[in-house]
Amino acid sequence: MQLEERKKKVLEAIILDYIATAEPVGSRTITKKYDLGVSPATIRNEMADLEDMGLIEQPHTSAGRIPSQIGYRYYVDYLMEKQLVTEEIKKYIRSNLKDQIKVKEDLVRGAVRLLSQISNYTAMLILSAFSQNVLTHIQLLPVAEKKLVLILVLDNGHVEHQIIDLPEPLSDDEIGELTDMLRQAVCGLTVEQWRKTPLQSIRRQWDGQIHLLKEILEVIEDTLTVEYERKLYLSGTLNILNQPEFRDVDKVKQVLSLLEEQRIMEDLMLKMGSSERQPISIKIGTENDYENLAACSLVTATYQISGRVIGRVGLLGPTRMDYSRTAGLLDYMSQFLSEGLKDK
Amino acid sequence: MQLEERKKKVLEAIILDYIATAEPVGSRTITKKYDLGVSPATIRNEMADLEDMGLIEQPHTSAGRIPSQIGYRYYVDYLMEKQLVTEEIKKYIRSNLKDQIKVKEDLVRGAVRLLSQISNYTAMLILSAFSQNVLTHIQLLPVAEKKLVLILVLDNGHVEHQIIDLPEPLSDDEIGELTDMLRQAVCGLTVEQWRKTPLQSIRRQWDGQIHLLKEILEVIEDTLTVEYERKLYLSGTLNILNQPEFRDVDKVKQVLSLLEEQRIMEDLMLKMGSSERQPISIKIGTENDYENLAACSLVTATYQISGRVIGRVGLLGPTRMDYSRTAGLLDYMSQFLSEGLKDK
DNA sequence: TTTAGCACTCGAAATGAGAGAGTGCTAACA
DNA sequence: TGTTAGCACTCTCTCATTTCGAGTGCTAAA
Repeated sequence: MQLEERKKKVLEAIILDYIATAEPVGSRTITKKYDLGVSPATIRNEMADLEDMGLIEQPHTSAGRIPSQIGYRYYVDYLMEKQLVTEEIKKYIRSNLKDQIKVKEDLVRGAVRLLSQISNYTAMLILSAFSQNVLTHIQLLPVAEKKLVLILVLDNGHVEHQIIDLPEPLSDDEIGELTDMLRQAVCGLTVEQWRKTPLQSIRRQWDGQIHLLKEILEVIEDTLTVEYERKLYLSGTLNILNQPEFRDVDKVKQVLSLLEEQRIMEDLMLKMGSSERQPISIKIGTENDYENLAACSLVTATYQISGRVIGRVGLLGPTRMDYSRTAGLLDYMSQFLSEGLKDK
Repeated sequence: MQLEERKKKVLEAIILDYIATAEPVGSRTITKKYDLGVSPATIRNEMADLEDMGLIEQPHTSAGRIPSQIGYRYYVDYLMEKQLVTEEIKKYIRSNLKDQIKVKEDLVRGAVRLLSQISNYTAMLILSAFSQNVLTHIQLLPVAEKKLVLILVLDNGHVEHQIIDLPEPLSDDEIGELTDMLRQAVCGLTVEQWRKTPLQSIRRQWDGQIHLLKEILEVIEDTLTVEYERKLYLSGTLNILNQPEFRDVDKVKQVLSLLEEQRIMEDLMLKMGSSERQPISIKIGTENDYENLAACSLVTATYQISGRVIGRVGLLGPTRMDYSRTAGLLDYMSQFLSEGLKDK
């Protein structure tokens, strides 16, 4: 969509003002606050045109204009520039995360918390599924007479444990043997691979020779398949309550009930496709496939280790959110995370 | 406080009706719905008395009465009987939890979820601190060149792991030696004990002899002291949005922002003292020390294994909550949990 | 002690009058 | 031809007023 220069200016003025005030913007406001060098009447003409094009709309006849979803989209695609993070905020982030940089999980948690705090939106972060990660270590550890702990370690440093309750005790030899078999069967495989070809081979080969084999393998298989999904972190879910467009409990409920559902949030984040060159991705209103989010927008950025995308951070706010500032903030945070996780 | 029989009946009628409708109750309503055999005028006289005693109050002159906090307290202490759970609900609970009974964590999670679902209030569960539990197993496991996993197992079956990043590799021998030392130092101690006398002895005895000892011990000490706090589970935090007294976003925010704070919720649950004979405990409105909960009540029940309290489940609702039904439900669930966790 | 009757109170909902913000259109102007 | 001033018009928001009804407290009689 090609727009004359002045129309762009008017559209931008409307969007910026609406983002700042949450009130419909009238022609007089624009002439007063944004110096376009023309009278309100002229602005009105431009606004009528913009409305015809679907970029802005009127809540009712005698109100000012508000941006439409298409208007935001145009703004985001053609007008907006990422607002760089101030030195002050960079410092704030660094000083708040410097203690947590040691542990991957803490760093991630802290980053999400900070994002929600700085932006006053809802922050989220998803770690990519581990399906391409390789299992480097597997071990069974007896910890009580009838209790084992299964420990799994991935090449990205992620560790998982699972308790196995035995119906009867196993000898140390049996446990050792079992561990060896498991190592041979799955170490070096990616998560995806071991899911496809589970432990049938072990089962066939050793059935009857090892006590309780069947029961134990079942638990292990469950662990291998169920665990290692993506991990999602959320923070600031209640920030939405501060937005004037969510003064209504029913609207709040719509959004918060979605946020509670891990599954949906994962889906949401995964659908935010983006190329490597352009890590920032923005979905406005109904572009997010979920009806309940029609009044919300989601801005996300990927972060990576040596070129490979390993996660995505995002901020969810009202469609009226400050896209420019948000994009800048996420941009910085994604760099920070890429950097901080490099040698983890 | 001694009350004549009829006053009790009137108070109970007001409370039951208000719990059901959330509307102030008038004298006519009582004569119509609750058969006390007297006219509205008589009820009005009784109500005036009850109001003088502080058990009920009037939102404004021409409205009916609503129970005061003192009124609820009187009801809970002297009038209410626990409403036993229906066979139907018992069946529902059993069938929903039977698959999860294998794993302690799943059982607990499932129980909380079910409670919130059945009651439409916010459910919570806290596991007692592990301070009296004994450490039965501790082990260091090399999983990569410069990475160890520390595994801790308590006598209640709880397992915890923590990743240790080493600045330089350690040999298997060194790791084995270290594990042995740790075992000698802390196995058999309760969590409380090992916190008080940390690893000074090891440090003094072995410093210099083992590579990197100081760094590793630091991480281990951190883990030992920081982890093993109480665990809190929450479910149905948004149920409050369904309550008519929380149609207002600001009120919702007050409560939800508290629920977000793990610390406060733990404190809340821990302050619900109760004797063994009477596991159910009820705090109404401002009895819960937190201003933000002035419009809420909390009902909890302890559950135990062989007489020892190991956790507490609770439901948080508006002060207008159905105490009788809630108490019954929690009673059943606490029994169910005590039973289900017996041999874990 | 209980009840019928009645005046009274108060909040909630309905109604209506302005005020104000903002528009669209028209005609004049550069 | 694009811009602007002027003006009538529209619509919401606010505030005051009215009405309605639920529910009370009091009084006097049963």
